[in-house]
Amino acid sequence: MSGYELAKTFDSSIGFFWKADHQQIYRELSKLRDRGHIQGHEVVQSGKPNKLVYTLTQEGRAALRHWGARPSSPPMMKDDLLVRLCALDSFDIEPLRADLMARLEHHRDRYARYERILNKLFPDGKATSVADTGKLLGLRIGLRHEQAVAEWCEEAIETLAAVAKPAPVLLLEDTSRESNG
Amino acid sequence: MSGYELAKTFDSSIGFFWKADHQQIYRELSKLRDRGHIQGHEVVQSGKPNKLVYTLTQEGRAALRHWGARPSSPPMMKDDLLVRLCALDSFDIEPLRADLMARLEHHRDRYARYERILNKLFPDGKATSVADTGKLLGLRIGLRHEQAVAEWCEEAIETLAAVAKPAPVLLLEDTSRESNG
DNA sequence: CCCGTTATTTACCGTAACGCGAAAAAGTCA
DNA sequence: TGACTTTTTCGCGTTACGGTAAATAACGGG
Repeated sequence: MSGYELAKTFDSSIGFFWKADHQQIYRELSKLRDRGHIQGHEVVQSGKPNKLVYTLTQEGRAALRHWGARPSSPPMMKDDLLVRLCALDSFDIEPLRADLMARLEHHRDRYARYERILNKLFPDGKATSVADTGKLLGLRIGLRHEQAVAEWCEEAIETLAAVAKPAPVLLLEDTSRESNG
Repeated sequence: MSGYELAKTFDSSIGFFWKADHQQIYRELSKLRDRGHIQGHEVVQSGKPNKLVYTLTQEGRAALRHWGARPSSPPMMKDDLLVRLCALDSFDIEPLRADLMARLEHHRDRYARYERILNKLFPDGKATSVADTGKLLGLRIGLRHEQAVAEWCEEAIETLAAVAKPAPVLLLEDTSRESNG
């Protein structure tokens, strides 16, 4: 593909778990070209400026296979929210709860989105080709992740609600002798 | 705390989802000091060189609260593995399976570790203070995440095994007339 | 007194990954 | 002409890191 096409299709494929704007894509393409991993061929177009379509070279394909055989290291889940939880008593609870509710919505949305894609691409839940198997597995981990995090958000929201206004039971036991101190 | 103490205690607290070596810690401490968010006080020690213990200033505490009230953006899960799944047909399956098995072990280990910490810190599963509530929630999302990913790893390993040697059923139906093509 | 070790901090040098804002080049359409 | 799309590029910056090593201070052993 060309850089422009990559930039446009990025969001609907890998974009779910990796961001890149067009600048970065062009930059990486340049690097790969310099290393001889890809090669650009100008494709003449009518009605538009010509585009530079890149294709993998032999060395590029070999490098890709080699990269694919390297062990991956499980990524850190760098999340502001988790840092806040580590020192929860230093923060205000209310904005955190609001944040969690936004997150809950986000993860539910994502879940629904993945589910829709799954039903569309794999109505019977089975992949036919190797490439499809990979995409199916990607969707599966996406679904699992979003569900787990969404459930946790619900739990966290409840927990924080209890923290925000603590021990209502005790207040109900005997309200006649104590005022809101 | 001092930079040295922070570096030592980092791994057993936030270190589960955020890495930082001592250099980065010292660097960040310098930045924070330059911004007036923390202040260093030399503490004389006997038997060791003196240390520089940092404490939050008024502005630092305010900045922290302010930061804590900002909405967080859900982090990307940048994972090599997911990229490989996106183009599964360009890679060799075997090293991927090996990778997945290592990952499975890793996530199971993590799960067990979190479980141990949970049982130690919260034997009854309940937090008493606000700070503890945060730590408990941190453990909970850790457990949920590790379990989800570990289960997915099992699924993925099985799926890839089926891809590696496809359709064994057909071979079993009638082995008398066909050899291993 | 030199030496090795631990604790504590700092300096210096690099890089990968990224964002911002702009602009260049080529073509269309009003 | 001017505005707008497509396609690519440039030049600037930052953040976040990693590596290696050194400086500083105190201890203890030979």
